[in-house]
Amino acid sequence: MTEKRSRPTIADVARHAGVSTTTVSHTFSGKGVVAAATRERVRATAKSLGYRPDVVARGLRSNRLGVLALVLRPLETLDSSLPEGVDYFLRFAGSAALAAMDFGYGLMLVSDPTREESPAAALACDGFLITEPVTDDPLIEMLLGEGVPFLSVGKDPARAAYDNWIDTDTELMTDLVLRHLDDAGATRVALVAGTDPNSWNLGAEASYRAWAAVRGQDPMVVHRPETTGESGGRDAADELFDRSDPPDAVYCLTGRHAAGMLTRVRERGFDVPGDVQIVGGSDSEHTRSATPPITSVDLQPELLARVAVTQLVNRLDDLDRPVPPGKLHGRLIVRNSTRTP
Amino acid sequence: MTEKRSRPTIADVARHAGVSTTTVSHTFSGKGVVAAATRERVRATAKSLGYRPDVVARGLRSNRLGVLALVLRPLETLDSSLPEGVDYFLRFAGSAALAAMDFGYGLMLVSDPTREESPAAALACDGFLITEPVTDDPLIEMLLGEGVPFLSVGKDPARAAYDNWIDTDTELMTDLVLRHLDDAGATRVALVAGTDPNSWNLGAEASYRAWAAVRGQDPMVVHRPETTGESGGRDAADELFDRSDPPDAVYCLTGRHAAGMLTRVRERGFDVPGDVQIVGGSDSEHTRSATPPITSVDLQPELLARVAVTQLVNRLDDLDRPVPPGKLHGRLIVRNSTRTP
DNA sequence: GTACGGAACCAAATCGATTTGGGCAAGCGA
DNA sequence: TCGCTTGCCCAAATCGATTTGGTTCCGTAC
Repeated sequence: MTEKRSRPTIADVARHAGVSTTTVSHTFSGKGVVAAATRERVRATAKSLGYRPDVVARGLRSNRLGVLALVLRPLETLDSSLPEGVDYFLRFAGSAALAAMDFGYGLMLVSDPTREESPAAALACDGFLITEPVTDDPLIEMLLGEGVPFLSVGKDPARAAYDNWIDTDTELMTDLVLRHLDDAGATRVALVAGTDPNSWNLGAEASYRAWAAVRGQDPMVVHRPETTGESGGRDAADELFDRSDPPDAVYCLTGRHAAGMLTRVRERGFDVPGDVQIVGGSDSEHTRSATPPITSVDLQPELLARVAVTQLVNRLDDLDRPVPPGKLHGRLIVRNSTRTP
Repeated sequence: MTEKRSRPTIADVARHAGVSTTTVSHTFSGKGVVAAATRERVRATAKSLGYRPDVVARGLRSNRLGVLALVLRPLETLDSSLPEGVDYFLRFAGSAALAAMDFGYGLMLVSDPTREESPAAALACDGFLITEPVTDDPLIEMLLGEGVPFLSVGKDPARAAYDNWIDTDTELMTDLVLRHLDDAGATRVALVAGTDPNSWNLGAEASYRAWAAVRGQDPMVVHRPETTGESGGRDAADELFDRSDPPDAVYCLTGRHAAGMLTRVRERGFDVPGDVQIVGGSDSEHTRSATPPITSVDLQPELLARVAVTQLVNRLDDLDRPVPPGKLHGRLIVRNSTRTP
């Protein structure tokens, strides 16, 4: 046999330290009873050999890999265009990766593993995080079926029988936005929603319609796919302002729609916020750096991600680590696209 | 023992199909010789039992997990603030995840695994992708030492002895930008760079200095940490325009610095592009939606990610799949912050 | 003197696949 | 008929850890 270039195994350490593999294992896991002197000797030889436990072998035995899967639903439509809410998802993914690391887990970005062409490794994860599941989400179906732990941020709108989801309280946020516009003097508010059938779009629209009904305003709802971005927003603007009874305020659920809306509305000669007020439902670069900057909802993806990861790993490890404090619903950031009451 | 809720194994399939585990394995891997009829029978029983091969067990034997690690260097400073070039990294990560999936791999987001507190799973990856390694990057040191396949996008500036990196040709891009400004009539060009010691910052600065030397202009270079974002750009503007000999053009390597620079320069009463021209080194939402929109370099993260993933998995699988065509250096997108010559 | 118990350690089974090294029977040429 | 190949299949070893079910060696109690 030629020089084997492989890493030392637990058996090598055991041999060099003159103990059994069991003792080496116990030394590192802290499970059995190992004399302090032996423990030290094992530690020392392990270090001198450059031994690192093989995660895969450990995973086989213990059935845990130390990896969380993150399914960013909207990422699956990403091709060479950007997914909606760029900010939101990177901030979520980045923060989730760091939070997972804090608990000794890795974070794997996966596309829907129910699809055939999905990599096999996607299924080897200990738990799943799903942002904005869609109606009758097949992944949730599968995870429930196989008993794999998961947590969804936002609820599968069609499913009643699960409770491991984080409520971002879309309804409350919608009310907050509508009340803000109301206070600022808007009388005819329109809604521009996306087309993904998730709780974000559906919940907001339901709240809006309820609010309009109470108020006696006939609802004005326009849908544009999330992927259309700014051009979708401009487009929606044309649809709304070609009407005989155009709105005097528009709530766009995505930041990019809001930005496109703003541009087009001003092109059509309206003053913002004088003639028309605009609010974005998901704060992003688009809303922050528009002229004027757009009032919008900061969904606090970092906080959401930390909470989600903490809850999930608590379930996995059967521990009760404290969840970061804070309200999980978004916060309204008032900017110049709406009038201060 | 109570009802075991575990998934069927290869042994279960073998038993039900009346064959050995070897045959089942061969059926799925296509390695041995299995009669068509037997293959079909095995396939059928496997499907009826809901069998799915266990990736971890497979990984133990074959020493391959089907997972790529992605180290986004700047992500490690992410706290509740955004990393520089939000667009760039999400577009890169998203595109890399999809490309990896196309080849049957998963993509794991990890922080530097050389750090002690890093999750063990971070090391279980088959190969590493590192964006913008820093000078004497410890991770590259470790990967070279352990013989783990990797690919870096941008080169570790201090390391001579490795060649598995993708050249984004920072020097060529810098020249292109400087030539563009030259053509547009700029006579005194300043550079605003970040502080991460990566090839992006170092290469651009070196090119800039060489160009200034040739041209006989004394170089004006200002550094601001990437994390300072727009306020760093405003800050840099003050430093540059408080000089007795202010520039008439500024090249900011990050989009956020460029956006802050633009705002501050205009606040100080200069016309852009009339008095001062501005170019951003990394196209992002900031540069696109500024007023006026900022001329900048599109680094084509989607293409870069696809190329990087393809090359890496080609090495891992010892195959020669075609790499997506296209120049890997960025493309200059001319907008209104510079004058058309 | 025997029994009991705990401390320290170990050999072997185990996790679920892949891979090695055959076995057996049919087919074929000499 | 013998030898050899080829097609099809299997038992057992293997990957590197964890875990089970011990054993051995004291020390103490009765």
